[in-house]
Amino acid sequence: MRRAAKRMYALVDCNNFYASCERVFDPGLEGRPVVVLSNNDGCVIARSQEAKDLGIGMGEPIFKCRDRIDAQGVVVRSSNYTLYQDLSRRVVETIGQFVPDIEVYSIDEVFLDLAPMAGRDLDELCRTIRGTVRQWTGIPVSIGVGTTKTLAKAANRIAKRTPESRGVHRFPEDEPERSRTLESIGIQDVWGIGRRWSRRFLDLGIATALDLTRVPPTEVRRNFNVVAMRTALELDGVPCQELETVVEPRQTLVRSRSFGEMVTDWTDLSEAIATHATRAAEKLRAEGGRAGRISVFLNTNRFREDLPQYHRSGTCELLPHTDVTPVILRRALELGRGIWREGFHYKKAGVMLSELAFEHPQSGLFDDRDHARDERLMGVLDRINRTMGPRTLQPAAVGRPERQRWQMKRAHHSPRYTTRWSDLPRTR
DNA sequence: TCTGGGGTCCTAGGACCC
DNA sequence: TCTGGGGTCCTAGGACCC
Repeated sequence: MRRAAKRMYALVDCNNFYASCERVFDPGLEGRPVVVLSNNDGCVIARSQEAKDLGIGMGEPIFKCRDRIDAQGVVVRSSNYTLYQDLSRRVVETIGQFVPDIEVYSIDEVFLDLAPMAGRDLDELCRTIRGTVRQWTGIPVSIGVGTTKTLAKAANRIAKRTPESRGVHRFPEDEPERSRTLESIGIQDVWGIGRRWSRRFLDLGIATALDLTRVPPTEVRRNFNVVAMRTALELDGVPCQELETVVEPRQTLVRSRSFGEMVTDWTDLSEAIATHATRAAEKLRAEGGRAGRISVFLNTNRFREDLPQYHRSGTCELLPHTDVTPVILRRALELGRGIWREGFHYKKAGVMLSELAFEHPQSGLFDDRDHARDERLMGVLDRINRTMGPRTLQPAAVGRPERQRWQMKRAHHSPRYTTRWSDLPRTR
């Protein structure tokens, strides 16, 4: 009998990624508390270690920590996704120099398959990767190693929290260290167990990762679902998740935003829906896809319990699949008009394209559109917006920018030095 | 006053069919 | 009064992730 090759995974996770990115190009931020904000100046979505130490929470609304931010001289930055995406790509390329089989899990996380490196000193390999990424990109990373992805994730968390590990930690496989480590992990800190489930687990008396490994898997499945069961098995060292090295084509594409101020008129709402539909279609074409279904959704402000609540979506098929802005736009507005109701204060609207296809389009048997003409038209539209700046040409339905009262608030937005004439830096 | 955006997967339940 | 059962497909909603 041949024993299955032993698996070994690593998770490379960038420390405080967005905040670290801001520091790469502004070293004066080193040692200072830095936070990066979400859209609409809403929430804190990244914090440097110094900001975490001040007790500023992840996802905390800015208005709740405004006092601490002002008092402690915290540097506040808006998200610069173009920059983060570019640095992310460089981090991935650097890691790829050392390990061939990698899965880009998110903008700041990469799983590695270390099984082929079995003969090597894994600790040394990880320290080399960590040092090189820091040197080549300026981004600090932590690395966790384990026999399953879930254990690698847990080891990563330990690497980040224990200074002695100096950024690299391997999940122990031998007793009693293994059990002791599992016991030190609260159920709420297990990857794949969120707020709702951890509350339910705690009610059942399951408080740590070790407790979870001691529940029969079928029991976990019965009380939760197969995802939770896999998590429990992975904590116990049974791999249930492979490394996904091939990037699967996306299934959905969403464009949505909260409004700067609440909206009641159909006119304002229709401009927002038209804007999202236009952006979604642009993105779809940029990726070479076509959509077979479109949905539009509207929400009131869920935090305003004093106001009547309303959230609804409408959906319809796109036959044949399409990437043509006018087609998508018309459908989006029809759907939006169908679900809009007078008398509500709307806070958010969005457009979702789904049933996406990325292969060659099927010939439409039952439609009479001139597809060659559509394609030329969209080609010209995209080219103009690419060369002359985003939104140079837009459908009239998006409305006039100066009248878009629903637009995001962006009081903290830094100047768009490179994309807006009026924001060009000047010298005197 | 002020609370992000974009994804995936799973399951329950209804519609429909034979 | 008694009121099938099983399969498939679809969708909405709920959970999770970063």
